[in-house]
Amino acid sequence: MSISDTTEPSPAGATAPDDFPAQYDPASAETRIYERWEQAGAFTADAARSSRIGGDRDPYTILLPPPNVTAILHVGHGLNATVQDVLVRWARMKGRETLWVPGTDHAGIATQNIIERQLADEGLTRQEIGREKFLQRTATFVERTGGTILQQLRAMGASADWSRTAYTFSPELSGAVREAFVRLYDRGLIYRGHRVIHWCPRCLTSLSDEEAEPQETNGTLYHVSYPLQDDPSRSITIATTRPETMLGDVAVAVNRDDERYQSLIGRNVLLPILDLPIPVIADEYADPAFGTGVVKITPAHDANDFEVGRRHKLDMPIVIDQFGKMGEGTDAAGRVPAELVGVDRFEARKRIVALLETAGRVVKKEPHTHNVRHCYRCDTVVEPRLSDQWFVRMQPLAEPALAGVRSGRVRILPERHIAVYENWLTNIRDWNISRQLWWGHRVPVWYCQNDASHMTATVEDLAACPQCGGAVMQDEDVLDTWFSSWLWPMSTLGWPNEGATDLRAFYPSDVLVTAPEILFFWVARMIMAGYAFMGDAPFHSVYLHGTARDTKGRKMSKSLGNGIDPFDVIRLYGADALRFTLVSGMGLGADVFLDPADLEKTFAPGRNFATKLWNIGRFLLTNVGAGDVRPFAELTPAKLGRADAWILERLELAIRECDRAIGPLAPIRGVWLDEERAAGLRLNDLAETARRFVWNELADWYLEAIKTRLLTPGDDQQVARSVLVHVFDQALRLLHPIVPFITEALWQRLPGHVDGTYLATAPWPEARSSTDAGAQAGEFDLLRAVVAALRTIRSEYNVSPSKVITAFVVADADRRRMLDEEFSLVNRLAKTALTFVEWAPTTQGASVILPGGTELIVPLDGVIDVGKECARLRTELASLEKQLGALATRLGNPAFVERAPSTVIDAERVKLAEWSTRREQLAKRVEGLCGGG
RNA sequence: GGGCGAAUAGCUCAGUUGGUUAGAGCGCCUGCCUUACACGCAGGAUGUCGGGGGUUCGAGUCCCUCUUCGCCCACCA
Repeated sequence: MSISDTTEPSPAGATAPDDFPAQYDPASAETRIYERWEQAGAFTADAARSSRIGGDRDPYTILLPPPNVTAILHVGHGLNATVQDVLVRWARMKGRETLWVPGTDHAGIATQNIIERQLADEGLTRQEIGREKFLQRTATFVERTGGTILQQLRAMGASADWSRTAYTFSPELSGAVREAFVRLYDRGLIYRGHRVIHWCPRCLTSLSDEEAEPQETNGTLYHVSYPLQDDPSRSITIATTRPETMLGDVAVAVNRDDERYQSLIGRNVLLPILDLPIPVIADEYADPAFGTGVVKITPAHDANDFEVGRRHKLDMPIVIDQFGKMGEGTDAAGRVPAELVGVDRFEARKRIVALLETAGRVVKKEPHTHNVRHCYRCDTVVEPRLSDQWFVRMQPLAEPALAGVRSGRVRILPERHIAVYENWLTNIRDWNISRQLWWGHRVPVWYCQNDASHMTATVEDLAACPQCGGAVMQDEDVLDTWFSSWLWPMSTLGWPNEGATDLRAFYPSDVLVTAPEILFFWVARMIMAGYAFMGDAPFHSVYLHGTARDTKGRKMSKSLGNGIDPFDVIRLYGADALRFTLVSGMGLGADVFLDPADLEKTFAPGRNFATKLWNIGRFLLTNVGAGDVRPFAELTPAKLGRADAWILERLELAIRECDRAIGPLAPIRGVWLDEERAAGLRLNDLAETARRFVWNELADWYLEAIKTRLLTPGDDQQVARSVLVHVFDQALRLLHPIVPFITEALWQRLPGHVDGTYLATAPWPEARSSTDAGAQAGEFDLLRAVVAALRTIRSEYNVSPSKVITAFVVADADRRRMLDEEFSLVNRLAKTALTFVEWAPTTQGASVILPGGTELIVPLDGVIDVGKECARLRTELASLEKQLGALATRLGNPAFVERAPSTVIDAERVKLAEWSTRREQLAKRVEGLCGGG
């Protein structure tokens, strides 16, 4: 690390007010801090240090799910990136050689659509400008405006290794795509198939099953009668939601077991409008229970009908063209009446229904809800269409992917998604990977012009047919964009070059963080590719996070206009506030609810906490200043005060809790054991634990407790300063993955900070194996209880804050001695004047029984309402007795004593003793104050 | 139609293998500008843990059932 930073004032001398403004300004501070991290190379991974190739550190790798190259940052991206950044920063602090690979996806359809819209605005189409110009234009567009989102991720604090930024359409990754295609082709796992696929008549391309999204639609089920050819007086009635496809009917099917129609099998009916004879066939596909039990068969425009058509070797006439307009395609001569040619399919539906009605063939129309598939990119209703496409045979690829999850090599969190994953893989269908687009990786297959049977798939461009030397032409289609994405964990690291340093150093990676929506699109396929090409899963954990939603539970989206622009939040409150709010509001796999109408309220938790942190820093700096601080390691336990011991104990607990929340970096034995499979990745727990420690323990108690010590010169002052700096330093480390900017800003200003070192690369706190300060820490807990009790009394009896109250404490000798030593602290925190006595005075007063049998009595002559105090004490006594009764019953139950674990029983016994003492004291108090009645 | 999940404070949610008197944030109420912080401090109220049944010494936690909401998959024309 070499940084020459002259603009930042040296952290020594950090007390100057302009260096530590009263109000933290995230907007300016964050940019500056990020630049320094980058200059210092804090996020750049060094492959040579990976233990997999002989280095001294275990690697930790995360691949950023590549956003579309044209995307701009929204909250969903922010949420996704934040989770990854928390993990990556944590791993880095844990001493791993950490690599977070960023990059973008060329996003075939999505990007092509943008350019086509641009062209449309200019009155052009892609066909008019031609393939080459179109590609050029798209590439230029992507170069100029693409990748903005990566820049935006920096503002979120994303600590990715930008030197390794990848792009799915780069020359390197294109090579990987070809290699993968050819290998699968050679293994017989890629084939060209003639079948009905989902076709988008607007994008003019085929779509995979996953890309054609079903939407519930209210349609009409038309019952249409087809007369028998040999007896026009009789007819058979079919039911259909898409009458326009009847022009392509080649049969009607009934179920063999359906007694209503058995006599008709083998006879012909006349297709209305066209008066074309078509056979009645028997096929299991016809469900006697649905509609009329008769299905019209249109093999070219329905996937099921296609299967039926294949089984019965029927013609497959195409009557709808690629634009979704009626027209005669293959096998369809004479099937589309002249007046319907060129008519849009939905208009044609109306006209055909009208024609049928005129002919008296419509028997019934009934409303019908069913799922209609829509293009996931442009929302156009998808048209099933017969065509030639490339497919990947998925079943052989799915098996290892299934086994990988079942064996524990890969875990999926939250675990409920495993069932969904397994279900999809076990019923997997072949993947249509060809798209009739221009923007994408061209299918690396060449056809010989001499002999149609000569077809070559190859990584290198082909000049002539290897079989006969004839001229060749490359396939016109491009590959599904996910065909490059599924290689992402390998291709970004150098695959197919198996000797690539990064590949050997960092593959397999560790955690994949994404939304459940793309579990099939992407995650499952990456696992398949990992096994197919590298022989191992690409990561050991899949973390599926929730969705950003508005207060009504609707997914945030541009079209609904209910989104939040992360930059609005960053500008107003800082990236830390955004990150903290997102992380703390997000249980494992749970959705995050945000109110776009009230950013202030929504992000208050993050903003407030950042401010709190800043103010703790200010307090520390103004009190400790720039002077020397005794190294914490030199402090002996004997020097520590009660508050010191207490906060150090709380720190230990916080570290352990944080470790448990975020969990193991990787499975200890390579595969996840049942008991550790669900461990960790509770980022909200991490946030809550760290917040609680800093705010409710460090700030609320420790800081308040040591104020006097910090102002009183001497040895004890040095101890307090040292502990304070140490504890705050550790707290900043725990918080850094979540709120990296402000913690770095504060850490840089800590006394003793070494120039050129960064919190981002500082070691993660380690829990000590044992704490020996238990007794002292316990004493501080009693002090806290005394203070809290006094505050409660003051508040309940409305004693003015300015009025100093007097209190008596009844306690055993040890506790009295301890309280005597600390009376100034208690008096300061609770604004009281304590006196310590062995027995309660007879004065009337408010009373509180504390743990350990210590009793606190506050005589408040003229203030206290005896009746009210009696009522309060009686209520407390009654409640205590009830609990005590339950406890005694439980402990008196032989079955409980016999079966419950001894730790539980011991704890219950201690509690019983404690409560009994309190009950006695309480009863005595009630008697003293309220008399016998 | 099949599969999966959820139901806990006014709201959004924690609650890890059953085991102290069920928690947090926000909101709400009361009092405080106490020289780090009003983006704050102190105190407080609020839950038959969706209904019913069961297993157990013990159930928010496990089982069954009902109700209500989600999500995923599926060719019902």
